[in-house]
Amino acid sequence: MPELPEVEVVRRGLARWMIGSTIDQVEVLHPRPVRRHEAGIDDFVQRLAGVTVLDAVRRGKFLWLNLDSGEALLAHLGMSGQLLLEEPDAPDEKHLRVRLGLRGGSGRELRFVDQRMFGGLAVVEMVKTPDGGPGGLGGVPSDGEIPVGLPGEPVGEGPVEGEYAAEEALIPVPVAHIARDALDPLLDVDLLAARLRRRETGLKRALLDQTLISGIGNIYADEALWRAKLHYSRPTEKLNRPTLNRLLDDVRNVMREALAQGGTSFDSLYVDVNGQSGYFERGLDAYGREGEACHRCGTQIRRESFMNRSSFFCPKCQPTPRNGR
DNA sequence: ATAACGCCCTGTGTGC
DNA sequence: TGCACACAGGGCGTTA
Repeated sequence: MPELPEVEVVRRGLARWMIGSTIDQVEVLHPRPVRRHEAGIDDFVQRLAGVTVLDAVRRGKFLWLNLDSGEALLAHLGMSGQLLLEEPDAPDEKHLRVRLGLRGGSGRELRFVDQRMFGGLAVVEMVKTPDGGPGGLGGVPSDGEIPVGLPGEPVGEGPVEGEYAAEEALIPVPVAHIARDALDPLLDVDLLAARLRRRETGLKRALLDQTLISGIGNIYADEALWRAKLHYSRPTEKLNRPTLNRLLDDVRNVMREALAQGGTSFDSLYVDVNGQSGYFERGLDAYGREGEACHRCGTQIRRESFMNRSSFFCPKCQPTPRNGR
């Protein structure tokens, strides 16, 4: 299940192999992965024909190719999506959904392969955002600071020198409501802390809420909470700043380690852009370890049903709060 | 307004 | 053997 590190691995592959390529053929083999392109399949095909890829950018788990038409090809991998660059004569994958023929680049074609089809592709318009564009790893230049905030929220001091041009501070419309991600150097932790204080919810729900902080999914949420020794249902409004800082450090560290490994793979559904399966060799401390010994204290890891999915935690290191959510 | 629930989708594994 | 069902879960529409 691709989360931020896995999507970033894919982004890097796309940036390396696709920038400068022109899309000259589009084939949609299944309608569902294109469902978020509201104007329909024919329009999707038409908008991609003849456009050239300028850049590959990511925020959280969303990934997009900036196109010379001014639009973007937006991708979300969902649970089982893959973007593969394959030789055109390579046999079709069983779950091949969309094929993009390319010229002027690597000579390969881009394939969107997705078994469960929670993910998808769409050609979307770009919009200016108040938080200064995609930022983060591989985004537009992010060495300048711009007031960070979501629409309608208070913004700190005004623009400081070094900001990049407003024209570059564009983000796909469907991504505009997503917060900066955990590895984005422009993530506004003060703002995040303020929003967490106002929230009446549990810590893991907040970590999974992509409008607060993006890129974290079920696996990295459990891993980071285990490292921080925090229970998933702890109320967010009582989280003090040092604890939040430690938790964010743990989120970043677990993601950086995964990134260094080239992404994680747990059920071999995830494959990177070149078809190589990534694997988090170091393994996991909490996720999927029900009944196994905690790597810190030896207590059996527990699994609880939560938000229609599973939460794994050590009942000793991460004691259940009295008023948990 | 916020918070939480339910649905989508397919393949795999398990139990009867 | 075959069937039913639980499970994996991100995002979004709906409900409370």
